[in-house]
Amino acid sequence: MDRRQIKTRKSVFRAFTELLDEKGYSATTIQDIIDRADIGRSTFYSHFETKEDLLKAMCEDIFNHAFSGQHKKEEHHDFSDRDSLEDELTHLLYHLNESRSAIRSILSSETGSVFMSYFKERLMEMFDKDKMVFPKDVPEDYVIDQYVSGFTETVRWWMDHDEYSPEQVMDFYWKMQKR
Amino acid sequence: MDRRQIKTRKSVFRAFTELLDEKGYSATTIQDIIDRADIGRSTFYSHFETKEDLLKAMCEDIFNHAFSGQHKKEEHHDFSDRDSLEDELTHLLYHLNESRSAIRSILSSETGSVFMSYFKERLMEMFDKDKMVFPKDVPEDYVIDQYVSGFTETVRWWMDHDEYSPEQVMDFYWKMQKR
DNA sequence: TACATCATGAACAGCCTGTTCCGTAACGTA
DNA sequence: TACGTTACGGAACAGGCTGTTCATGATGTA
Repeated sequence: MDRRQIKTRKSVFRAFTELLDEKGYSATTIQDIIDRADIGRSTFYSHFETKEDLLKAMCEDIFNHAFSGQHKKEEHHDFSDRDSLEDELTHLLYHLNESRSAIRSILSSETGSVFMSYFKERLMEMFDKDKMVFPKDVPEDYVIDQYVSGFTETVRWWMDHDEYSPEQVMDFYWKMQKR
Repeated sequence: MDRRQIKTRKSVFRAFTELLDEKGYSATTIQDIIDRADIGRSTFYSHFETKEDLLKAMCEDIFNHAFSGQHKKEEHHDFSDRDSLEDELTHLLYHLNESRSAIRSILSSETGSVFMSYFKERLMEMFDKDKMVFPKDVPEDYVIDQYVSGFTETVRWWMDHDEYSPEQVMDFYWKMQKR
């Protein structure tokens, strides 16, 4: 990829993150972003179609990083499945921790649901029916949804509690699920 | 309250709900709402300051209805606390069921997090530490957050699954929490 | 170096916003 | 019913943001 494109993209992401912190999503205009990133008007539109498109791009950037090196669930269908899920989630927390400031900015504004829905989508692939405890007479998709949203809300909570390590947070989540 | 104001307010809410379904939040302009509700421009601005203000007003409308007749938690500190919480939540589900279409519209667009945060705020008051099971060595506010967001996500899931009654959904939630 | 790609900035039409003003209509009350 | 009050309607306005186009200059790559 062209260095110029990378440079532009980075400065836009940085400007957008800052503005999300300062003014929130809806109050931030594309004009603001252009001014803050110090780029030409047409440059912005050659990279992103809309403000929401920019938001999605940032989310994908974060997730592509966080979920990098993720095992496909088909690759390890053995008795250690449950442990491997815990390991994978802990690994995921480490990556998310590196994008903490960007994630916090997104979650604090009205755009939290956008981030969350992408997050849930990606997580769904990791949560396998075989690995989880299923209460009787409860719809499967509901149970999965509870496990997944339980984890996403854990991350949301964590973003406001810097004092805990990935291992600690994973421990909290696991204890809460196994109670 | 003046009948004219009620009439205006209702037609705005109806128009806004429809437009949320059709175009989503960000794509819906105040101009759209004015046209759809068939009211004067100045009339809209005499009722609401911004589009977000309108959204908040609709959320409060829903919650004021759903949480009406709610017992204060101070009023029943006896051994039946846990049962009464279950009853109150079931009662809440009945009320929410009556606003199902409006809630669905709000949740389906980018505004879901606004609704959810108000919802969680209200729910917090109902979840008392004394009533819940707390795993050892896990922060209390995290546990409360998990219980509350578990319930809000249950409602979100329910909005896409019309086939279940409030009692059934409450049963699902309870089984999931007590597993 | 030569070519392809990208960034720039001005300029434009179009739309939305938020406010003001005033005439008209509906309301609640005596 | 008559009256004062309140809300509505609709036009008009300035200002800002959007999304696109185009010619020019700068940068990266082979």
